[in-house]
Amino acid sequence: MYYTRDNMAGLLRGHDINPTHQRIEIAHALFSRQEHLSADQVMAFVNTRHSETSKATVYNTLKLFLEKGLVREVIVDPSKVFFDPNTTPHHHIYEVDSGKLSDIDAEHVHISGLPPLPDNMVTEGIDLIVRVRRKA
Amino acid sequence: MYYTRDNMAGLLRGHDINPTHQRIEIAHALFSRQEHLSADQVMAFVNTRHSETSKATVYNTLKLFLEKGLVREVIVDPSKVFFDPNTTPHHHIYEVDSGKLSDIDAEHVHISGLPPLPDNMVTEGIDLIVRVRRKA
DNA sequence: TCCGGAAATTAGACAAAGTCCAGATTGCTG
DNA sequence: CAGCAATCTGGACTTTGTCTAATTTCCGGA
Repeated sequence: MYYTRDNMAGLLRGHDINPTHQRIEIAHALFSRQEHLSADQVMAFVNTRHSETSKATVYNTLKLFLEKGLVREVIVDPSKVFFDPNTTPHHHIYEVDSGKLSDIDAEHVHISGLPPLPDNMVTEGIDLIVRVRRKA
Repeated sequence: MYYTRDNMAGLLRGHDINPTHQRIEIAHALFSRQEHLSADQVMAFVNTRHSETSKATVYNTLKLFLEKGLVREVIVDPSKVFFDPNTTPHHHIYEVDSGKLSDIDAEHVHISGLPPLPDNMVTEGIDLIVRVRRKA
């Protein structure tokens, strides 16, 4: 299953997103790499070839993708947000020194003993982050 | 067990921190409230009475407290870091709309099935964040 | 008490991430 | 082709946090 630019239009439509030129480029940047990218990185990738996409559009589009459930937000670095094209249930390992972020499949991870929520609340998601450091 | 300004000096010394006037105020702001505060909030609290403490000092001091293990950092809000005077093992519930943050005692929570780490890595901490939203 | 140095604090300039807005472009649809 | 809504854009702006060089505070010894 490859993520070519051509596939992107369908992917976007499937998530109720009007596939414009810029949106396809941004989706392609994320999905073809299958990596966690910051808005800055997305902008850099999208603008390497030749086409120019503005900062505002990158931010707007990432927010749109988020709302439509196409990508996920990963908040581990105090200075920037990462966007994750993997929306299947999974957790993260964050290497503190380098900022490297990798996935842990949620399938084998089990979390028990969480207290019940108040009636008027719903869980939006559970983020589990294992912060690791290189041994001294 | 109360957290008065007088107790703060001992608390700081116990963590190898030279108890200066400003540090005592900042520690007091956090510990007397037992709440998660952002740097901004700390600064506001510390400067309400009359004494002035600069932004640089607030940031420097919070970083120092962090290094010395007096407080913990909580990264849940994409726009700012919270500082947590509770350093016992615990997790967090984050109410997305309001930004309200509360604790989950780690005692009854059990996490299993995490994959082993590479040899040259050590876990620095495991953050578990339950993101919740008010029911529509 | 006075001196000197180390530690701590400060104001304010700066940097980086993200937001906002008003105007320009695009792409339908009739 | 005209009109309209959706999208995109540059650039000004905001916020959080960092940095630096100068000042202040603290303390031990003569």
